Amino acid sequence: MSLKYAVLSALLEGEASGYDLAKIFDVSVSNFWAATPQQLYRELDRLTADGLIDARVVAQERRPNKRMFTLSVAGRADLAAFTQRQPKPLALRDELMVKVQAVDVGEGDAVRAHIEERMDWARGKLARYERVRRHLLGELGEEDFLADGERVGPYLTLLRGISFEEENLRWGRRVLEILERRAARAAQPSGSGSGPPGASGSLS
Amino acid sequence: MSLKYAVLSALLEGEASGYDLAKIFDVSVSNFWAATPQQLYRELDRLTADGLIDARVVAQERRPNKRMFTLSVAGRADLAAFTQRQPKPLALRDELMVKVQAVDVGEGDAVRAHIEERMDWARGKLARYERVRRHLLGELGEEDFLADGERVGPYLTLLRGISFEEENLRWGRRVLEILERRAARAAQPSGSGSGPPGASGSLS
DNA sequence: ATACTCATGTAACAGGTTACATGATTTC
DNA sequence: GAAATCATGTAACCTGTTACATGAGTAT
Repeated sequence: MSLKYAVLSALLEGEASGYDLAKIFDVSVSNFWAATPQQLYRELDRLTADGLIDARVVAQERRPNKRMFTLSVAGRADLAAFTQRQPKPLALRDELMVKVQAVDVGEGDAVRAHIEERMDWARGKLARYERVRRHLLGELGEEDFLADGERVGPYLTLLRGISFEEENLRWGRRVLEILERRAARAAQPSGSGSGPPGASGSLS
Repeated sequence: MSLKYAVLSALLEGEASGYDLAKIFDVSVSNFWAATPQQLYRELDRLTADGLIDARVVAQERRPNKRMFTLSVAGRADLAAFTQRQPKPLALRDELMVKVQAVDVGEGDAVRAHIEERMDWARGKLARYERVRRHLLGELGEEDFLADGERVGPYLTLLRGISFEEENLRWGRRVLEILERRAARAAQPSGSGSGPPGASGSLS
């Protein structure tokens, strides 16, 4: 129900094709609303049918035709009304966390590798976010932009995306440290204690 | 596809009814995998049919019968194998962020109220997480638990949940500050500057 | 040569959401 | 007396995912 509004709010940035939106969703909106290109094309058809966006076909010379979409007046009003309604609680689906939850009966080495990949991903996202941030700010310093800018919404959600990925990195560092210590212990269980059972990845 | 494993990993904690799982998902697993009771009942039927969990019916005196579920040997092996596979990238769906993205054309007052609600929610989650944390630690200090505990997985995911909600609060405080300053400016646009247009919620 | 980008689309299926239903028990 | 808890279930609908298809142009 509110992929709809994610699309409308993305179109606040200006006219875009389905393909453009797919990229926008990939680099910035995905930060709070994930969607595949297929979902977007389906949604754009619906929004056009409902008159919330206007479509025009642009013929291109050496490329397939494309449809460019803009927010209609009705779409803008619908979006404004949406901001008033009570938001649904956020839904998070993170398979990595399911694997971490089960790390004690699973393959410790594999889970650690997954965490490292997640951290690489986070670093990549942060680099792209930083570029988006500079682009949004333009020539202004953050304080001026936030005080006087016309559209701060995208910047505020970007801030959340940045802190989310930073937190991923911090968490990942801590967890790797913990799991590595346990794996090392399990490899050579010297002396005392009830060492971590199964922490190195044995299946039974 | 991996609500399945979220359920299996929740059952690592021990036998539970569908109703129990609904509560567990509500208080801790929802932190990385949201699911409604209906999804859980459907999934439990499937997992039972596939032999990944064992069900037994417990007759109760003054309450409806309940089915209690436990991980089967096959289920545990499947879960272990799952930890090795490449996780899908996380998907986040946060309606509040869509509203924040559109705050500049929407109702500023309403959006600020939504952010405050989110912050209250975060405070509630943190209080519950803190209770879960103490429960997991038992008598041990964090360092001892992490070094020697048998099952650290749930603790590690809990840490992520805690930092997520703390980050929600920090972000909320910052954003409210920014939006309030803009709303105040728009209310009495004294002197210079290109004050924030529409920041107080006018529809045009 | 090969792969990637641009640009869209269909179809089938799996998964998630909402509404409704039942019915006794316990707590406020 | 009303509301919440325990404990499940059906059905309909909406969303999300995956696989596949097309076809020219550009970059390596």
